[in-house]
Amino acid sequence: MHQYRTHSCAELRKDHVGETVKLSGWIHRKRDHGGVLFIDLRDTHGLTQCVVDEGSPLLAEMEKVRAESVITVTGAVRERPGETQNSNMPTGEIELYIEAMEVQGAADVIPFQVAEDDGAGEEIRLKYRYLDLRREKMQKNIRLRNDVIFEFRKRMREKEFQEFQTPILTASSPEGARDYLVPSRLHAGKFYALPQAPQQFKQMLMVSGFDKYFQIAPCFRDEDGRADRLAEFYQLDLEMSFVTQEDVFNTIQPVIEGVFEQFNDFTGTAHKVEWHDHIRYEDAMMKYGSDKPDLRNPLEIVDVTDVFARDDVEFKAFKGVIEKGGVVRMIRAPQVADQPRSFFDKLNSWAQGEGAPGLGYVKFENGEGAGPIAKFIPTAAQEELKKISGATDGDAVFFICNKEKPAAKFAGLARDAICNALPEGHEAAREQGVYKFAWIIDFPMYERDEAGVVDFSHNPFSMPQGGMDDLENKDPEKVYAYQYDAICNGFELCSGAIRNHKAEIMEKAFGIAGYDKSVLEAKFGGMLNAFRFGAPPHGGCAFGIDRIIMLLADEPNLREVYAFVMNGQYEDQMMSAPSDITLEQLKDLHIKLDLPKAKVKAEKAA
RNA sequence: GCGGGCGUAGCUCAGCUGGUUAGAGCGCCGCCCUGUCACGGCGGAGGUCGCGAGUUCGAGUCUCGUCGCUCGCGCCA
Repeated sequence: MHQYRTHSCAELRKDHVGETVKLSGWIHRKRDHGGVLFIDLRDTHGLTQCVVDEGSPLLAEMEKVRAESVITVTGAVRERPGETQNSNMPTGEIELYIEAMEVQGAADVIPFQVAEDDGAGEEIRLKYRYLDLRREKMQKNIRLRNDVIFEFRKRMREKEFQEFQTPILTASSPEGARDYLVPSRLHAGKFYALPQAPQQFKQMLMVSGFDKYFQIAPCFRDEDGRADRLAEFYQLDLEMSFVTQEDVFNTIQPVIEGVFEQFNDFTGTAHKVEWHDHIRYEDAMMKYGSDKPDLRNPLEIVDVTDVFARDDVEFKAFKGVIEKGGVVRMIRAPQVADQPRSFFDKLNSWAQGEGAPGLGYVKFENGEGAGPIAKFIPTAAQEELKKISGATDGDAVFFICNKEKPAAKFAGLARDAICNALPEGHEAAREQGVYKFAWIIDFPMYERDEAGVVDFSHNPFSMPQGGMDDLENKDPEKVYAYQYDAICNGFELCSGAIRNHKAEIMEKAFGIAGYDKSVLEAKFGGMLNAFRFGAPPHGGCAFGIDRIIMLLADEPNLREVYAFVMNGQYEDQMMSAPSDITLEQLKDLHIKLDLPKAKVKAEKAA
């Protein structure tokens, strides 16, 4: 007989009755009846009830072994007596009568419960992550992660993509997020950077002629975290040669759709998978106030600046902003006029909490407008508002007034706040049980800041639509890029582009953003050179794998879908990272610390 | 860097307008219990109320500061 086990803890059935078997696992629960003791033994596959019967010499010993200890038990499989069979357990027909037991790893008293969800906080769960990971929910989430990544690999290979590994120690890049830096011992004063994405490498693989690249790529960005953003994360990264934007969509969309369909009911609730038509970036900002709109929210934003600019409208608060170049945006909420006053008051205080003066509204009731600001808007103007938004009796419209960018953004927040405030079952409540995808396309290549300075608005390596001609002849703000995101339920799941593979267009593109040719050569010389030796047109994208799993598992943050993960401050309390290092290590690296004063004080005090 | 929320037993939390010995459930320890499967019963241990000042006769409770966690803003393809 095997030293540790003959079966898993989920395996034994009636057929095994009479066999002598061996199981190993963790003590999930103990039920001690004095004369008889039940132990639920757990491994990653399931649970089996084991029994120490009356008079067994093992009884006293078993009573002492704590929950979560690892033990090996040997004994006969018996059918449970009639009434005691448990139909809720796959192994509930049988039990193992323990004849021999060995403790493989005794457990101290555990800091929180593994066998049940006792609501233990994140801090302690992360500190004892190995215990947390034993819990059923985490075992399931990690298995889902494993399955999703396996499926991606399988489906990408079926599409003839080759999987690559690219360097982790690479060069710092001047664009985008802060880099994690690694000092070089061999080159005093120089640093490697961890990749924010394998961007340049995958493009150079296209120049190398590999045609279709993919990687489950680790990425690192030293920016403050969010629930859906961590210092290190994984992307399904891909790149293809000789493709248009639509080719990229048509290649990857079935992969993503297939995986979402395959795991749509992971939570126990079935979800449909739907793709919305492509949305132009500017339309997304106008209609939804976001470049990653949640399309389950049916509310839409319209521009009503012209109505409030009319001479017969006397709402001075808005007029003043319009005169300074501002805009008025409006959201129609259908059939909410009968909501209690508190519905509108709560939205108003929400807006104030976000730093806005408030959230003005007009209710259309009994053929006329009502509400605090309705009296400033004459009937003719109200009719115009109705016409623009399609509002009818019983609807309400909410207003946002500010300069264009903040107005669009705040309208987007208000759109979600209004939807969230609607009672369950309301016709405009957020749709449930569906993954609503869309490609956001036609991102602007450049943007101007308040001072009029032009800079890249997104990815500087994207091909400008219209190529050199647009760069030379159009206002930079009117140049669009072959740049796209895929969004789902309010998350940006993917970002990508058809790349700029022509050195001369790249020089021009960077020049417009104020980057001198010498800077370009210094920072991207490697890739620029590559483009001078025969570069194919190419493009691709990268999907955030962790966000995908978070959506499938319906988890509120990314930490629930990683085995090992840092906290919100990017510290790992289990491994004590980041940590102090020795003076010798610093010397090796030619580094002297120059810590901020407050920090020194705090550390001395500790 | 900024703002909101939280911080009381190992874990999760209650603790009112400030008032005498700070509670509950789970866990832990001891005793009892032959069929449970969230077993049950009896008893017990366990607290720097995050930390530091202040107000007060008196602070878990009020004020200020500070630290930690978390959500968001900034930042971030």
